[in-house]
Amino acid sequence: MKKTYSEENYLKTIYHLGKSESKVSLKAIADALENNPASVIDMLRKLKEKELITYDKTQGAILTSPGEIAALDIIRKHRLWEVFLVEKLNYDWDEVHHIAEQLEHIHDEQLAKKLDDFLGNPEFDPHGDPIPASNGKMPVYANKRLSEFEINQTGTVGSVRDTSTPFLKYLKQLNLGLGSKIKVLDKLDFDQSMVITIDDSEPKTVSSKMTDNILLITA
Amino acid sequence: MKKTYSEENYLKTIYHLGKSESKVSLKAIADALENNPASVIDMLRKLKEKELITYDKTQGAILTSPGEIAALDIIRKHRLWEVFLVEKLNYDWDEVHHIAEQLEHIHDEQLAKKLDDFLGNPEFDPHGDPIPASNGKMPVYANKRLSEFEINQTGTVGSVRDTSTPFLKYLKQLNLGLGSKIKVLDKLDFDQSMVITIDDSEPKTVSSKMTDNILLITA
DNA sequence: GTTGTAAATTAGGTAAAACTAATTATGTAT
DNA sequence: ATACATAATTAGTTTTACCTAATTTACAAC
Repeated sequence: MKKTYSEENYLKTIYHLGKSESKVSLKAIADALENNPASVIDMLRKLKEKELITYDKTQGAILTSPGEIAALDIIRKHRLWEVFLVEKLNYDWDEVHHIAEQLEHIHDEQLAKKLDDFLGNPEFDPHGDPIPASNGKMPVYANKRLSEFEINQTGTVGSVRDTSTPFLKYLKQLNLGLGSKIKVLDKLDFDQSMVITIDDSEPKTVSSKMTDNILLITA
Repeated sequence: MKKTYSEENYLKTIYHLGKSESKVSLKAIADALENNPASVIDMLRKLKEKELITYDKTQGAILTSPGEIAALDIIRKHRLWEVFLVEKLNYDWDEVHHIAEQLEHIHDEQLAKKLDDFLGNPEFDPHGDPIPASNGKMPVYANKRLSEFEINQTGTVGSVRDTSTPFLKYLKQLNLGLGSKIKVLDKLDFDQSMVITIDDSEPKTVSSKMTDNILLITA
């Protein structure tokens, strides 16, 4: 089912709003798109008719499965084009958004895949946002240092910033690797060292030098 | 003055039709765009209002100077994107037209120039059509073999296909170089040799092997 | 519980760009 | 010169995606 430029923008907006808020209200969409609420309700009815969203006043707008697939497809194209503009055409990362807003609506069966391959299948766009795969899956990414965690917060180790042998040996000795589940039990104010559990084993104390170099995927 | 998608398509179409026919009739535009004549006349009035064309029933549509600049800008973008699609994304030359039709309408001040530089400032698109420079100038190009000329046709030598020393020496001896003006006086059926003048000097007879390797710019 | 405000909705309207159907103008052939 | 076909034009309609203005609904404060 082909979609108009405007429908695509609504789907994309509903997707983004749904990530940050639990309810996607008509008002929120109107604000995000800088459209009149009266215009928005028309479009919501149209998208509902096409079964791309569900909508009612109390639940707000929710993407159906086909709606989410469509939204992710547009976001994928948007982010791939941003990579192209920055890496190939030498735009600055802050100049590319409005161009990608146009490019994301180019329709062609093969285009996203060919562009993706040409760019070397990047996982993140120039702003660090993950690029959905063609099946809609987002790459999970490690974006938060262990040192920034609060007490009782948990996460999964996604990458390490220090790749020196001594550091990696130390991690091995701790039984900590990519995928390990970490929970912070305590944070010591005076030197920022932490008491943590690794995969629910016995608690261990680690230094701030260590926690600064571990990047985790938050839940 | 910013232009709509549709206005841009009309300007482009009028430009192309103007190259092949002396009068660009309403009917011709309607056929080219597969639009109803009634729709076309509305748009012609709008473009006339904006002083991008002149139009009347007897003269047909004629681009004004700003109209032609706008048309060439769109054609430039179309052809640059075609080069991108074929050379960078590995599309076949016959698959790219409908994608370029969409990409040509992307608006950004710097985009065409950056794309042009990225592609290495190509002079021709994958179909061999010349890419207008940003100032609207078309590269002149040698596209026709002397062997394909008719009797009495004239042209200017643009390039040679055989760059071997013996061939170039032979040309020098004939006083023929890039820029020489050629006129065909006669074509001999039995071996396809030709009688030509070079820069209006005395007639000379040249073989088909020679005429096959000379590319000319037609008037 | 009444009231005030924000959100949602309805009703009706506009602009762009297309359409159909009817009409007028033009040009060519006999 | 008339008639016929083709081209140009007019009038009125449709669709998409917006809008404004008025109304209704929801909910929080007192």
